[in-house]
Amino acid sequence: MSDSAPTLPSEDAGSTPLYQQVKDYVRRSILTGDWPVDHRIPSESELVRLSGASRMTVHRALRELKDDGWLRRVQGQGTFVADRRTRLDLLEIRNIADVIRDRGTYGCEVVLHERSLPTADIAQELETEPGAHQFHSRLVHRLDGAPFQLEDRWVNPAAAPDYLGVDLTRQTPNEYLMRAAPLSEVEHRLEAVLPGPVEQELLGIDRHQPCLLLHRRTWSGGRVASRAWLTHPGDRFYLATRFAHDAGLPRSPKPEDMP
Amino acid sequence: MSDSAPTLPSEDAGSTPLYQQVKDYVRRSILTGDWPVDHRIPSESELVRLSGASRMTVHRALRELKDDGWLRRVQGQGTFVADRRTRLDLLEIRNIADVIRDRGTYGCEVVLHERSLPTADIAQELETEPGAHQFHSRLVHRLDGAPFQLEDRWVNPAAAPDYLGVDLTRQTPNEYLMRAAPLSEVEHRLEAVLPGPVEQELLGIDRHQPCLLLHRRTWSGGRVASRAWLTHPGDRFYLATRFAHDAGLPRSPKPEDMP
DNA sequence: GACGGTAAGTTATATATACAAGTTTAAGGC
DNA sequence: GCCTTAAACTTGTATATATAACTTACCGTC
Repeated sequence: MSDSAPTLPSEDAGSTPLYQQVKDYVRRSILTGDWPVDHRIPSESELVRLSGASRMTVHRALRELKDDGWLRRVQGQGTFVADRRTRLDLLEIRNIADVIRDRGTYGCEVVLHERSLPTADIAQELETEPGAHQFHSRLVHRLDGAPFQLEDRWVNPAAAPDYLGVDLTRQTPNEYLMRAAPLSEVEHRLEAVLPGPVEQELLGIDRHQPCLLLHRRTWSGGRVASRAWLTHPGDRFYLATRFAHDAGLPRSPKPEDMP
Repeated sequence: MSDSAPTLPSEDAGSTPLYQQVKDYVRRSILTGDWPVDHRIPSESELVRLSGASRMTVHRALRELKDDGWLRRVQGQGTFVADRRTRLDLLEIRNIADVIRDRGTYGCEVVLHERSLPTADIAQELETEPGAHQFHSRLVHRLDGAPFQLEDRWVNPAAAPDYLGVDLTRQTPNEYLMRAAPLSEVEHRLEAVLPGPVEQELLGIDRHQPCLLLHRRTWSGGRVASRAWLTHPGDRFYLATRFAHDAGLPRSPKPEDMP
């Protein structure tokens, strides 16, 4: 920490804790794709050199990222970018194109992509003025040609002013928004619904096919950035997760020690 | 650490890390009800005295429990048992009776509670011999008299041998199993379905009412303890979560520093 | 009594150090 | 060539220490 202390990112480095800055650096490197899955990231001692923090601080940052599923660490070998595909799609904000490409070939049809006046309900969800125009898009994501997900999205122009200029056949809304308006908060709601006739037509399903509706709102910089309705035919899609309580509770309860 | 080092629980104290033992002690105290919600637990320095570990080790244990939602810590005041009711029902394994009591009065109807021969599918899910009998129960949980959730559950007798003796009107299956077979692992699956006629009858819904089906398997001590199908009419139930990425990603991307 | 300052107690962060345990690599001996 | 051994490097745990920030309680002064 003598001469070339390689000061960390972000101008507010004074306020945010050091371990947090290291976490942010690693996460950003993963999200931008610089460090792909299974890539071996710098070792603790290297990060100590790069960041100027102590090993314990770097270690804490990496351990927390491991606990959150970003990294995979193995003693004696190193630290690697974890494969997050098996984790809950629901909470992950995964790019739908990636999800589909894991299972087959991806296709996409842009039904709608315009500036439009939202209903009062949607304005309220976006936390914007009722009379203000917003961006509205509607896509059908396809797996091997068959409809897989219907995405109906409203975007706050204050958060992503260039949204209408994006070619949604080359970049999914999620993909674009993740870069344009890095998310700070997410809200999910999940329902079982029977879609309306228009949605049934777009998804190519019959009248009584139940669907999973995932309602998602994302925040960026204190504002609602986007509100999406993601509809999946119920018989083709499911969400799965499986986790282990760390070591769980002790098998043989001995309640005596430690008063 | 001189004279009366108050050694920690569990005979295998030699193998499990110290911070884990402290975590287990705190978690056990919460789960047994010794420390109710909002109870102020011993301070770090007290736990140092009780456990014999250093403050950093105790601090790590408490910090991780906080991150996992077990504790609430406020600087200058102390550490308190957190109220977990607001967290995601899905991943929480919340007791359905508590969920319902948050919204009204709870009722319960035991449709079925017996020893029975499972189908091949269910035996496979339970990871038991195809010809072996298992415990089977089926309940309708009611909110203000109206059906709220249909619970169809198979229980592995090896994990909970006394299951048939439990009065399910006084204790929900989940409530009992949480104590009888402390869980070590959980698997969830979520679908949108149209229930069969029997289930429609029990839930009091019409033929085309879509439902959320939550499929849950729990492990205890290396075995599958239980497999439950939890069906909710789609228009009355939703799952919600909202979380903040800790400090999120930096607002102004400055990719230059830290090569 | 009201106000302000101080002290004690609490959690949060950060560092330096040490040892343990696992893996890989390289050197050496046969 | 092949095996063994040692060294170097990695992550995991544990401790001691220091500082900061925050809260509550107490005491003195006005």
